[in-house]
Amino acid sequence: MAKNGDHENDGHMHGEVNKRGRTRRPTMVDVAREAGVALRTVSRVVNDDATVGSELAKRVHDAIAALDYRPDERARHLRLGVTGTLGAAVRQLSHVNPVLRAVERAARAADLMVLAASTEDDERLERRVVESMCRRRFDGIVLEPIGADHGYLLPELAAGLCLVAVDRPVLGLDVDCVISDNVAGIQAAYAHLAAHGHRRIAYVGDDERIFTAQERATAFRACAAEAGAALDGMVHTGPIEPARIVHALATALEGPDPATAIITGNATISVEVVRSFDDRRVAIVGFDDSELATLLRPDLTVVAQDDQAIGSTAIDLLRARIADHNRPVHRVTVPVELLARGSGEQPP
Amino acid sequence: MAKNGDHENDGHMHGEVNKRGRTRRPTMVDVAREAGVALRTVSRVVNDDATVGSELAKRVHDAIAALDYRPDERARHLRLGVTGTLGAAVRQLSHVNPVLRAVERAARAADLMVLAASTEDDERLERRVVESMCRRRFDGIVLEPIGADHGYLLPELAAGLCLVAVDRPVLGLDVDCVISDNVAGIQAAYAHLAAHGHRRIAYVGDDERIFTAQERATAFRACAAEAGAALDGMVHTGPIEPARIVHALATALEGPDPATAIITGNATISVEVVRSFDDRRVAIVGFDDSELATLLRPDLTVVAQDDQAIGSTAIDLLRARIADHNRPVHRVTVPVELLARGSGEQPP
DNA sequence: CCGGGGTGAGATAACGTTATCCCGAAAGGT
DNA sequence: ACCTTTCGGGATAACGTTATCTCACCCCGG
Repeated sequence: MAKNGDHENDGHMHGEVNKRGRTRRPTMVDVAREAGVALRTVSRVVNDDATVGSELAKRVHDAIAALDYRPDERARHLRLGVTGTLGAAVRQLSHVNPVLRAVERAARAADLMVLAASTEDDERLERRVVESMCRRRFDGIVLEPIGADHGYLLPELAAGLCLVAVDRPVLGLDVDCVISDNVAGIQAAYAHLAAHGHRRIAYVGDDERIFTAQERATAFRACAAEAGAALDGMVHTGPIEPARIVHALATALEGPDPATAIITGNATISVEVVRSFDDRRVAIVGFDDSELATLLRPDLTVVAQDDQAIGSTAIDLLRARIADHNRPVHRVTVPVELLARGSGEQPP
Repeated sequence: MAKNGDHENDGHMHGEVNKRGRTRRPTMVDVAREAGVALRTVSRVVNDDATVGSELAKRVHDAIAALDYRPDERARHLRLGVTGTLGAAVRQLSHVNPVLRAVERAARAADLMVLAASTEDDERLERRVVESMCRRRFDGIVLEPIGADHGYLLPELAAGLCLVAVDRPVLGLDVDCVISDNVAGIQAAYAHLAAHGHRRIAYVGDDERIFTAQERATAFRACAAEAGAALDGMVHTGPIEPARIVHALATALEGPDPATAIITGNATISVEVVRSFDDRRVAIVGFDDSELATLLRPDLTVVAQDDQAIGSTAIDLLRARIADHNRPVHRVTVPVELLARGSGEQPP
């Protein structure tokens, strides 16, 4: 019976004891021996192949239950070549990220498991995470790309990596991506404020080295130019720091011709703006919806992204590419929606 | 040269073409052939074993670069027995979850990869996720347990699963866990409000079927009893729905002897309370710190959990258990801290 | 001059699956 | 009665790694 040398702890526990003291999990061989059938038959039963007789199947099922057998996906995946797993490399797992939620949901519907990790807005960490997922041979990766240098992706893509970028494109690389219509969003915000009588509109945004921040700031400048509005002291972009926001607001709201309305570049900036500035004589339209939007008085008017659409489109693109590696690259732009809640409808 | 039958697309791309049209990734065998060495030598170089000559090592490195070889972790893990991977099954990936962030950070420091998935507060989904991680043979799992029936974990634990529960224990099972000191938190909140002159203190909490909600509500009742305060209309627990919160507040704040202070059971409830109730004559202490806390006027006084400690302790426990499966079970309680910011210091 | 350590590198066997091939037996037709 | 067909099920070879064993070789002391 005891095939291996060490016969300590043979008191009929399920798992035998390994050399390292860890209990060895039962394998298909053990199940086959227990059921008195061939290894292959156990495999057939596990993958419920119809060609196995009902009587043998029962014997195998009983053996599986008796031994608490659980298949080892590592071996399955190695043999099969595919893992049924998608990776999600996002900036911060533990922040509110409705797109990630939609990605999980859509993947689940397609019977794919999503395993996620944070890149913490760190290019080196992003690379570590993505390469790790590649070595694990995930079927595909959903990536919120950081920074400008994604050269490390080239060999992976050449080797067959299926990748879809969300929220921003992978600069310099021709890969599938799903992004919001930032330009239309800014245009909608600008037009909305203009329609409510505002002529002096300021913009407070994120660091323009970030793709979306750059796109939104550029769109804002174009809107102002088209409206024939001067930009002096009206555009403030840079890293998100309370002091900078305070200074930007002071610059925009003081002086001979102060702003009467503000557009913010993302949800975090909306928070900082609202936090650092109490009197509500100024109209505000925020980019990105958030839980906070309905906490304020008046509630915050926002340009909301269609997170659900972004997430499910990302999974669709990824599945299509997994099915056909050579299909043409798609870059999808998802419409945004302006939700008027009060803060954007205040008069000048 | 062309070993396999189909010689289409042999235009000297790195990966040969598989029967399914997908490019096959190069393996150690390919590297060995390219470098003109034995398979084992490539393995030695990849795991930078010192016993390989510098000249051969260079040859192998060149071959790896030429072929863009990337080791397949599935095979490594299968062979090695361990995966160097921890799973995190949390209620909602894409919510703010400082504990998860601390878990990732601590794991990274220990050279472990954390892959996370959401359980969406759904017991069946939790089971699917955890069992999937088990079949993938993750070295350990960090779990935010949901519900009361975790029987499905028993065979996994018997088979050697390393598990640590965070935020709440796994009811009925003797596994490692890290939880905040909910009782001390409620006591601190109660004492703080009492010290500021409050005698009528109300509690609005989550559904008591949730462990933490039950623990906090019970602690509150005990505090009130000790203070000799009546509980009529002062304790409101149940699912988080705006209508319920509104009703609870109305009940607590109206009548002949209204509450002058409120303790909330978690951050979401704090939000709902603040949202649904405008006049600030009532003192508030919230359980859980959050971004919103410093958005309000006055800022929200909170009982803050030590997320960093919870996360790193969880990883410590997990690593210790992985190192020694048979070590005794530890249940760690992490202290909480009351942060006075204004809302809890208002007089009755 | 030869035997004994060290040392670098190759053949080969796992790890736990699934897929290919093949065979034995039962069933059906002439 | 015998041949053919079908069908359930078993042996065996992958999948891409790492570990064990073996061996050839070189250097050095006896």
